[in-house]
Amino acid sequence: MLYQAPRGTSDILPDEQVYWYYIKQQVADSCQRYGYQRIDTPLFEDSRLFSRSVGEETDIVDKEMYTFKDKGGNQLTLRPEGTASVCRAYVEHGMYNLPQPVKLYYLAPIFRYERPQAGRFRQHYQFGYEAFGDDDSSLDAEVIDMAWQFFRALGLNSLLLKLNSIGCKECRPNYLAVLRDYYTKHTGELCPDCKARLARNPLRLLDCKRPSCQQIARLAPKSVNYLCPQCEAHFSQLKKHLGRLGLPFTVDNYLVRGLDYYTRTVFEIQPEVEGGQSTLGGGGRYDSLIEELGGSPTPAIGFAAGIERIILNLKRQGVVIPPLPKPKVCMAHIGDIAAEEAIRLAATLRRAGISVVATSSGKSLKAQLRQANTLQVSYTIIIGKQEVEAGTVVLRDMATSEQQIVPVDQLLEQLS
RNA sequence: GUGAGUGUAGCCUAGUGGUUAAGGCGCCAGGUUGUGGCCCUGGAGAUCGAGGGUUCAAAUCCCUCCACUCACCCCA
Repeated sequence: MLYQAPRGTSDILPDEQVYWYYIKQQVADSCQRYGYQRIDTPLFEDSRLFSRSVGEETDIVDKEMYTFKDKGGNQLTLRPEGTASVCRAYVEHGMYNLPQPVKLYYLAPIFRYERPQAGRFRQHYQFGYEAFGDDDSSLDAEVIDMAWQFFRALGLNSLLLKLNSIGCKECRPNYLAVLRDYYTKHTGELCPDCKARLARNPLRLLDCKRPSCQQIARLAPKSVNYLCPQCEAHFSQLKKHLGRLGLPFTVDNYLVRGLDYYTRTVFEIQPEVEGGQSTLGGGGRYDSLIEELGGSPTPAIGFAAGIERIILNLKRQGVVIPPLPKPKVCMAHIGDIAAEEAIRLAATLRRAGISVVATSSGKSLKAQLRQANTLQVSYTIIIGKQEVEAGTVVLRDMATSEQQIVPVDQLLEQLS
């Protein structure tokens, strides 16, 4: 094979498109229902936008970015996540002047240089949404509700909603200090990865999957016990809101997220069955990010879900997807004169809004009908010399095999 | 970046040292003179992932590379 799609990328072939169409439809419906407006941002941005927002010490920035220099010498990066670009757009276009909260959503490809495996690719698609300018816990609840209802509408069941609060820039440093103290006492028992985490990103010590480390994590100080009064109130209100909405959340004290910008609320939605790359979507609050990117202080919260993982779960759960519409008519013809007429007739029908596939010329009628059959059209129009001379067509109903002779000028009304 | 497994037509699979690499699905054609699905018959389609080595002889054994899959890391 001379060329193949680059590692970790793939073609979305026609047979797969039914899933994409279905999900895009649900995305649009869901966003419409909750008042989110679409935004599309560039595929690449100034590299610093990502390193500053996502965090210099995160894996995404440290080793997963597709970064390149363009001919003008600008350091650019293919977007490794969605939120930073939307925040940049919010600041750049002065959206703080709009009535708040501003609610935006996107569906876009994401690029990360990683080793591919089940549910993980170098190019994948994320659907995400962000709400700016409101720090009330009721907005957190609404954002989480929207995520949950989105998956339900897709037909996915047996999902888990995990929730945690990791504090704000006031109270988190205290917590991190306590956490570091605790782990420093257990350094000897930690796995090599966790030793590195202790220095770089202590929050992530909490979700190490090794049993020995989980045992240490179980007794570790929990972020929810070190929240400042404001964060504490925000979190308890949020839990009340979610209860009222009937969302089956569980507080997971070990839930932390890989991006540095999160504050207070973090949440994740996962399938019940544990397995490799299982998280379907996640999000949280990022109340300091807009300010860090040069905007005026603006609280915000967002969520993102991976489309490929949604498809994986739709398949695993055997969710039935409504089929894409098939062409209505197949245009079959016999002989040279009829072939010319077929082109004209097909064009006429299409201009009237009817979908028509033409069969390839020079094939037997049998072959043309076989083609019509595989295309699953509703009708096949058959014309030969006789029909052209009489100004009629043979209209065959493919489901019943019934045929009738229809004058050309009555064909449109027969078909509509 | 680390570890393990796998690469045979578009897809799924048989073949583990010995003639022209086998079967199923799909595709194409024929079985009607102008009629699809089922059935029957035939056909096209494979430098056996790539390169090198061992051997009289390699899809089969060895090495290197590449890709895919799975797991770790991390994340959607």
